[in-house]
Amino acid sequence: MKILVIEDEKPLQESISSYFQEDGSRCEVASTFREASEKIGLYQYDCILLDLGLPDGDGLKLLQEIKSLKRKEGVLIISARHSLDDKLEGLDMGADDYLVKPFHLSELRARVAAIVRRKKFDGQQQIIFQEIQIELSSMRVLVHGMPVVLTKKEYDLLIYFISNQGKVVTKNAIAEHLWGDDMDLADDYDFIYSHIKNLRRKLTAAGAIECIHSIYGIGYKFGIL
Amino acid sequence: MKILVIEDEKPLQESISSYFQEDGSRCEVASTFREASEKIGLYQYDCILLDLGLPDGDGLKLLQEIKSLKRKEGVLIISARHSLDDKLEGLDMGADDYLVKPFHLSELRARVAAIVRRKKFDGQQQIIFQEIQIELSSMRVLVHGMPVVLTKKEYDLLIYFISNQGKVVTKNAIAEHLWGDDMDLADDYDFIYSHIKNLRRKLTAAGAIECIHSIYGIGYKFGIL
DNA sequence: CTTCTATAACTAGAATTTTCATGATCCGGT
DNA sequence: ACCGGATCATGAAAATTCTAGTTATAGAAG
Repeated sequence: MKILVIEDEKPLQESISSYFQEDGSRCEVASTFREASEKIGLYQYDCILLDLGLPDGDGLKLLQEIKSLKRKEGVLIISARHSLDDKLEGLDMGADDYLVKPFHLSELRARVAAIVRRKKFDGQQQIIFQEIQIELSSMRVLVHGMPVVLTKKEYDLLIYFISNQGKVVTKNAIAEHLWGDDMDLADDYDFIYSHIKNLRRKLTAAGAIECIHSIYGIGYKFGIL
Repeated sequence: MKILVIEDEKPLQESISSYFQEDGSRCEVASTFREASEKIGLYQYDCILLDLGLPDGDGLKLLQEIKSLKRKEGVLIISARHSLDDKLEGLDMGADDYLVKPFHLSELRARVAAIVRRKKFDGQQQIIFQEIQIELSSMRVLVHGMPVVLTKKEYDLLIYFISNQGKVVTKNAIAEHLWGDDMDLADDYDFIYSHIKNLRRKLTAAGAIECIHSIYGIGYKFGIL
């Protein structure tokens, strides 16, 4: 995954890019309006993190520029301005999300992941995996055409699994993506077992095959086999 | 309340001090090791926010200095280092809490409030309000000497009320202190009604007087009358 | 190969928190 | 005083999280 970070504060720039690189994402950086504009013209990104408070130009201008290129990278605005108006203005201009500084890095990551996922499924009405069918707009899930009612956490969990199909996901990764960082590190996350159990039960009860596989000591893998 | 912010990044310095001043707290700032050291020698604070990444000296040294003065201000470490070791080292050296950058301002405030509250009740075995008696160490609550079992949220709510005795607290203030910022702004917070209700019910059922008073359109006030 | 052991995963049910629907209360403007 | 919208209270239902007890797994030891 390739990310562009448009941000003039060096320390924050550092934190963000090193954090994403741990994940295996490629992360480029631009400190000025000019530099950002050039990079956007030259390369393609999966997601652009845009700080509004640039030294040499209005960040919203840059947003317009990005959007006028009609490209499909997601844009997440990072800003110190926490008025509701700023936020709405940003979203109106086509940003995908808005995060006020300061924030947790894990929250940033979760939101980027959400944007990328959304883009990936963009225009797509539904995701289908074997006999499981997810209507994204209504957040309804069907198995063999019959509706299955999931709670929000179960739904989120299923989406997370399906968008990481085939990959092994750790319990911690699940926790961070579904709960952010409100919980202390080295925490238990045992309650995830409950959600996994309930999701499995509801899916198999509706006639789907076993698709959530436990990898002992590591985590889970979603898929066939 | 008087707070010292030891932090070299100007924008963050700004954000923090203006945020606390909205609350009516006095907030002083030091950008360097030297400056901080001087101010600590001269004045008394309720809480010191200490950034470890200072330009002219190790923050942990400063922490030692503060602790060697055997004064009782709380110290909250702010740091970009998010390794568990750094955290533990800081706490071992006597810091009261540790927050990794970046973070939400409201989370910072909540933690500062927690530290100040803890200090205020430091050494104190219990808080007594009328016939309500709170054993801080065991987190047990007694009314007329008889134990009342409260859930964690109810307990937190009670502590929050009691430490703001007589003052009017808004629903939003309660929400921010008990939940941090995981929830969107302009959110409902309706569930607070449930916790208020349960707390009231348990207290009065145990024979305490009505001490949580609703102030229509504003919030609640804890106390007699 | 079997047994042992420590850790990880699972499960059911309890406890807690949050949501939801409904009714009561307050307060400003007629 | 009456109305109407907003605020608050309440009980019950739903969702989430926690707890304790059980089972499974991999690796070590016999």
